[in-house]
Amino acid sequence: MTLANAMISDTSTYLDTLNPEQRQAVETTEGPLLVLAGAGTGKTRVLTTRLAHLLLTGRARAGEILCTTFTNKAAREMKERVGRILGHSADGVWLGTFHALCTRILRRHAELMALDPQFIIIDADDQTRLVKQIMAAQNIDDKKFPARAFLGIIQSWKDKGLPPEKVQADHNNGPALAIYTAYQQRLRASNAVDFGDLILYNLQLFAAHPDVLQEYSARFRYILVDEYQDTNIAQYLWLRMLALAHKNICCVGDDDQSIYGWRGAEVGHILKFEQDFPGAGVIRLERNYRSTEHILGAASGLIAHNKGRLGKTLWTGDKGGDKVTVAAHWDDAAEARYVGEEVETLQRAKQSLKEQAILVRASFQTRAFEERFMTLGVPYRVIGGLRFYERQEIRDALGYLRVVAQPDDDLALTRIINLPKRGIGKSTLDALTQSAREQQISLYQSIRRALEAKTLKPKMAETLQKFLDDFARWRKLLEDTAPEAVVEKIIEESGYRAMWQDTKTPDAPGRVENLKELVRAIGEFPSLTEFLEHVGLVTDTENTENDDMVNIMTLHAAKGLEFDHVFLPGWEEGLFPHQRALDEGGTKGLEEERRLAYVGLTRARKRAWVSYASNRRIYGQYQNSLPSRFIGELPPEHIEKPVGAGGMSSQGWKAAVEEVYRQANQQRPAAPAPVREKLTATHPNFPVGTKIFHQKFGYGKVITAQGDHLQICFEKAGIKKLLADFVTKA
DNA sequence: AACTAATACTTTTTT
DNA sequence: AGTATTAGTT
Repeated sequence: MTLANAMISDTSTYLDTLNPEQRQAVETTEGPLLVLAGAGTGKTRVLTTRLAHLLLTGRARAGEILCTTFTNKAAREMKERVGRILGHSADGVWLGTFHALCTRILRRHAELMALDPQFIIIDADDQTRLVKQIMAAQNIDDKKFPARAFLGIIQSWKDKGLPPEKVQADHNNGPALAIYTAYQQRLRASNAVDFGDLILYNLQLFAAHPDVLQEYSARFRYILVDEYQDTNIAQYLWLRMLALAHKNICCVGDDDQSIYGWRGAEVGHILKFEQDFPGAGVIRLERNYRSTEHILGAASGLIAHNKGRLGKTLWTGDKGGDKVTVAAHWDDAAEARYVGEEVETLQRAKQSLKEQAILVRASFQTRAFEERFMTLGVPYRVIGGLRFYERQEIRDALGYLRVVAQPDDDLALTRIINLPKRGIGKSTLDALTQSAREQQISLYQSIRRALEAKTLKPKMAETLQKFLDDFARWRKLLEDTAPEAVVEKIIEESGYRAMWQDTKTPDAPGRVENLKELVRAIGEFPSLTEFLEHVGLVTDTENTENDDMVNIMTLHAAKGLEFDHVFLPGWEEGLFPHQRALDEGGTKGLEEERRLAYVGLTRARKRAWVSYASNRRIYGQYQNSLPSRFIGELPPEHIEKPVGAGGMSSQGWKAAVEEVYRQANQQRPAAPAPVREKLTATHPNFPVGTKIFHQKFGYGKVITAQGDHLQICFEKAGIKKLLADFVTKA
């Protein structure tokens, strides 16, 4: 079929299936456009159709369209759907995650940013290790300031598009700025970048080289942005720069689904789109094609409690259906049993398992459900759990590959230099590191020089020489051998595989198996560098989507997905809304939690179950909890309470809890004694109000107690959570 | 240097 | 409760 034929035959059909608003969003191709797309209103459909439309009407060639998404999965899906409309694959379109697209640009112009184009992208684990190394070098006590805290600060600066030299030095930063500066230097020295750098360096590249910006800005005649509400400042600046020339930027998003504020996302961007892009059009998609009337009603009623929304009125033609179930349970195990029973009921009614999802607030909650499903023999998958490339053995093996590809990668080198044990211990490594610092060279080079200078003990010199020889040999081998075979050789000759084969722990065979899988995965790439690139950016390896299994995941991971049946457990104060979100984000934090609840409810097509437990095990200890305020915010006309759990309003929670106790005692005559004790929420030695003393924080008063976990208000240090073991009576 | 034993600390969410 | 890191010992 010729291209012309495809155009004519498809143009009429692909637009006809859209509703008027959707069609307008597709056909308004020129100028800035904001599409406010409520949950389930066909957002992805508009984006993909628009992209195809631009190509089919000849407004742009594939290489002239830029389309950003947040996840690799979304990018993959869009590519596939565009291809379906076109009738052939949408090759050539710059479609991908912000990070993938920024990587592509940065590699092209790496030299301008004083980077080698083969730079590697480090992950969270390497980031933390690097910060720790820097803190050690600067003699900063990592007990007082955890490395993660500094990393968080650095990340938030990067999210705002601030390189170290643009950060204002002030006393509140403490040593953070110095650490940031050193961190960036060390990354550069290793020819490495972190996730934040990908975007940050793009911004710096564009600022320092207007000709480069101009090249891209001129090239991308049309820009499409998915999930606009989740862009952080750096990403937003990047988009604005690229849209400078043509101003054909179409952003699709939903302010009610902004759930990444903690990661630097700014809902504000979507709220002030019309100011940022003068003359912008705004189109609202309000017809929901996903959920029933009750589900939509419950979700809308809930989100109406948020202030500062753009406001949309979602409606559906799908009247009736089941109300949202709200159930109370004695503890997390009972909640899991209940969900298990409901799943089995659905299973008996021939409902497929993959159309059911359990969406939790925090990842530790998945465990109770996994255990339950395992006993019931119900197939399930946990999405977003430990990922292949994050496993220890895989990261170790990758460490070897990275040093082969780039000897100056200090982070990788320190990871594997004594793995398996070669007798290169801490003192040797410290000495080598120090001389590397002094001479401003990489660790690899410092080993080389130490060997040349013959300053080492003969035994150590021999070990290190062999170590370098091995890498030189592998590097040479890579020139004329398939990467797969080289990697196999490395794992073998380094003794790394043997290390796990000789390990007697039950998980060891699995790790050996994973190494095999890694070798196989590398076989799918033409070169080692391309493989390492893939590893840096691709984090999901779930290829089991088609198997009929119940899905268990966090609410964040569920965004963009939909299921017939959705379970929303753990709606308890402190867990959801999460205490930390309240502590750190105040009202803003609460509203983001509420949006998260909204996202959860709107994932459901046919039915949604909300539940809470009166007792939940956290850190191995039972804690009693109150129903979430969000339960009280669900409009009564859209919910039903099957087990007579009583009122859910803040007024009625006491009755609810008592009712749960009564029921639980009927089912289980003797409630476990330790639970009863915990319910008193006080500590035998430190009742609430007790004055105490702590080594580091000084004097304070006990505010609350949960088992051994005390919350104490200190005179100087503020409110801290501590174990009772560390305090004494004042 | 390497192993064992004790102790701290976790658990919000992720490209 | 369980893991990860650290201190102490050989």
